[in-house]
Amino acid sequence: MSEARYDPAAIEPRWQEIWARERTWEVSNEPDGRPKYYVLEMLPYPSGEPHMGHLKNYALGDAVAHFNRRIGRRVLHPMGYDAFGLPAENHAIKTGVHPRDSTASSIESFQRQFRRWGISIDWTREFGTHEPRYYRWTQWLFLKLYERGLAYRKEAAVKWCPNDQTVLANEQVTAEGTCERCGAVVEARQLEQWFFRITDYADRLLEDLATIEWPEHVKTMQRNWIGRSVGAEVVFRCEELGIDYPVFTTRPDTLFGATFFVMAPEHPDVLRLVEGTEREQAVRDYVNHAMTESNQERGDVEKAKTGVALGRTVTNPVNGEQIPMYVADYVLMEYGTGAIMAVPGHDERDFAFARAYDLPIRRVIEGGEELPYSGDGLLVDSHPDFDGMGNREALEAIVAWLDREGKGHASVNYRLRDWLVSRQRYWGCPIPIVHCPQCGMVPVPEEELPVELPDVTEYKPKGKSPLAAVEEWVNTTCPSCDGPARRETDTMDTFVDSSWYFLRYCDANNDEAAFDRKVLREWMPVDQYIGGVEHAILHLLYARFFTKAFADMELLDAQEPFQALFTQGMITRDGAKMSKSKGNVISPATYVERYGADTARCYILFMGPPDQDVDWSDEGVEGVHRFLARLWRLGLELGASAPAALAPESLAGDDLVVARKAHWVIEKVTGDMAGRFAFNTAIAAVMELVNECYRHRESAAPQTLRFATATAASLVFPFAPHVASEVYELVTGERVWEQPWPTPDPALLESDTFELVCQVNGKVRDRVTAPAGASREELEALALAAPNVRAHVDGHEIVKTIVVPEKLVNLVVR
RNA sequence: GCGGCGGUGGCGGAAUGGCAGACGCGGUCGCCUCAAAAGCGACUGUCCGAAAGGACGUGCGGGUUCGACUCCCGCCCGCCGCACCA
Repeated sequence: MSEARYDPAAIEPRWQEIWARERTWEVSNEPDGRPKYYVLEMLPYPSGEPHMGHLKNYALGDAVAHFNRRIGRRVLHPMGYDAFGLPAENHAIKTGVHPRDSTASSIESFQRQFRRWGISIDWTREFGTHEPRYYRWTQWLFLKLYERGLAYRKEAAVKWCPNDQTVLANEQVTAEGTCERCGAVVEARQLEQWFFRITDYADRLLEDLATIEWPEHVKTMQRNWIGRSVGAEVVFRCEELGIDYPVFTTRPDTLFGATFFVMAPEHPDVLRLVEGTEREQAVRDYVNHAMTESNQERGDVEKAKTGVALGRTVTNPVNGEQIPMYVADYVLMEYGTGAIMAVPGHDERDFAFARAYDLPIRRVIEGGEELPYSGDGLLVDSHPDFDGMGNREALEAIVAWLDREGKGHASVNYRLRDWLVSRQRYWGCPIPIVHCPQCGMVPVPEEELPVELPDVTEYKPKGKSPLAAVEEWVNTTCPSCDGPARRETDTMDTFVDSSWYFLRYCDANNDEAAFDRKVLREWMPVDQYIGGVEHAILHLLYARFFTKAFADMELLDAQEPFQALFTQGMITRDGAKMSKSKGNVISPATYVERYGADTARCYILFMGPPDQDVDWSDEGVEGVHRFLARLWRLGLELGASAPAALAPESLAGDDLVVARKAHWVIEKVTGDMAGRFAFNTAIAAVMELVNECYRHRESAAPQTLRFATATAASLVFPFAPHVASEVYELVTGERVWEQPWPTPDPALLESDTFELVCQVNGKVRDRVTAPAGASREELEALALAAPNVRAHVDGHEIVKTIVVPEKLVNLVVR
């Protein structure tokens, strides 16, 4: 073979220049008869340089984009930057560099890398969410939500990060009660904040999961997060004070087993109930203690139940019983009504509390050996009308009865809270609202958008947005009465920016509107969305909410933003997540420099199933590099001729072997790519084809080898576009991306003979060549004649024969 | 505790109920070379055997089946999500 060396540094820039010069990957919004396909990778947050996860993400998306173009679809594959956010701002606090400047330089490195990697992007649709031409429309959409009552301000107990000096959405607080961004322990504060009414959409967000092709675990995470519980609200009355306390329960069938009543320490009535009584001090002490405990401590399931009696009683509405009231920290203010009926016989937590405080425990449902029993069964010791009924049936009967008596009603509860979107930070999209002493909150008129983010000199937040210090910006006139007024100084959560960017891509240069409904009809929904599973709840839930809210406003037609979702696994190093603190970070740039973009991209896809975490190995990269070099050398050696076509009927011998292999690989790769993400096995199949070419490169005709090499290049193009273009050009003189995706010739997928597997009692004993289409009898006879089959059958009685045509014969002997 | 996903050679990983281990890495041997690198080729699950061949083998224990990595039941282990959610 030739002495020439595969040199990606020479090959790759050449093709990148052609694609840039000819704007090969741009796509028009005008339909042209081809079916549309919108493939999108989650947009990057531009901070520093791109890392391996980015390379994987965009290598995956690019493979999908290329494949779909080649099978005749009009593919939208855009790119942008999620540019507002805390890291750039924290960097500014430390260094004084304006976040706009650090963000711009990071965006430049991303742009450079994406071009260096040869990702096929339509650059005419590029934007950063921090650009006024984008956030103008983020503000406009905010006002649309405000108009519909879906954006509102209220005072509430909210999560506050003392380090970042801002409120956080529930979704941004980890299970340990720490800030998702900086890790500080989050505090509770009572503050007035902006919210989006995502809870209005809880049911639809839940139901429509059935209509989208997402990984089951992501759907499960969203279901868990929304946390829909069906039950009833039941009113317990405190007669002494004449106050009704509704509680939410999923088990109204156990109402007759309620023996006490518990309120959350944060419940506003707890102190009022004990004011002036001998219980007051004890209750105050308990409440104060509960408040000082962290969420983590309080949330510990193993912790012993504690609480204090309030010295009051409420009436159980189903039987008129007076049951004692308690305050206990196992009841949460943020779920249900902040008060519960306690049924120790049929609830583990209530049982534990009853044990600790010596409260009565009553069985009202049969089943289980001992209490607490939370399963199904017949009602007992409840009421003659319900005793003997199955509890599920009784549940409905009891709720109906409560409803008639005005003591309760069927009810649904959600874990999902409204989305807190305001942040007391600088580097975000300003909220386009003016506070007027006369008119109250007034939206900034549409024609005055965007409300531009002013420059500041001090980025450090002090519990208020740094914007509050910019007096000349804050002071404005009321759009309604022209009187003096002040601008809202909070900015929006960056997740607001990324909740609609996929809509803007469709119509990115529209100066008249956020997007045109007709254009969106052409592109939406995204056919294939690709990104990390870390966004399973936050981003993916918010984007679904936005899409549904805008669909309700008739701004668009899609009900779901992302028809199919693929969640990629992490790339680890020595089995651990890459991080600066572990010192195990490797940069894609290093490998792209050393081996070329094609090798780096191909290796990432070859490592294993892309939804799985995989460990980076330097030896593995070498292997893929060798494969591409072998392919390239084949192309160089064979050189160009007329486009390689083969007449199947004229093939024989090794030419037939090579041609068959090529067609088998076409079918294999096509199957692995269409709808599946089996890129690792697709690449492996192309490797087999290249190996086959080498094996027969002395014996097969050049034209056959040329065809096989062109096929290999064509099939590997979605993963290694540069070298594939080069090799395809070498052997055919044509541009591979302008060729349709190859289709296998059925005549070459079949063979005249096949290898018949001969089993005795299910164990393989021999293999013989059999003619294709042989009858069952012929196959049986062939198997019986196989020498090693004879050895295992002789002296035994054949009791059964299984023949699988074109595959195997299994002889069952005794 | 609930839900989801996974467990296959020395390693990463392949296998519509039908030849377990494709492909790659690593390893052994050979060719090329003055030599090396690169390249090319052969072999490479474990055990027994000179070979032919045989036995064993996909976390564990059962089951269904002519035949199970694959389907069913019961466990063990690992990862991820949720969790005092009434």
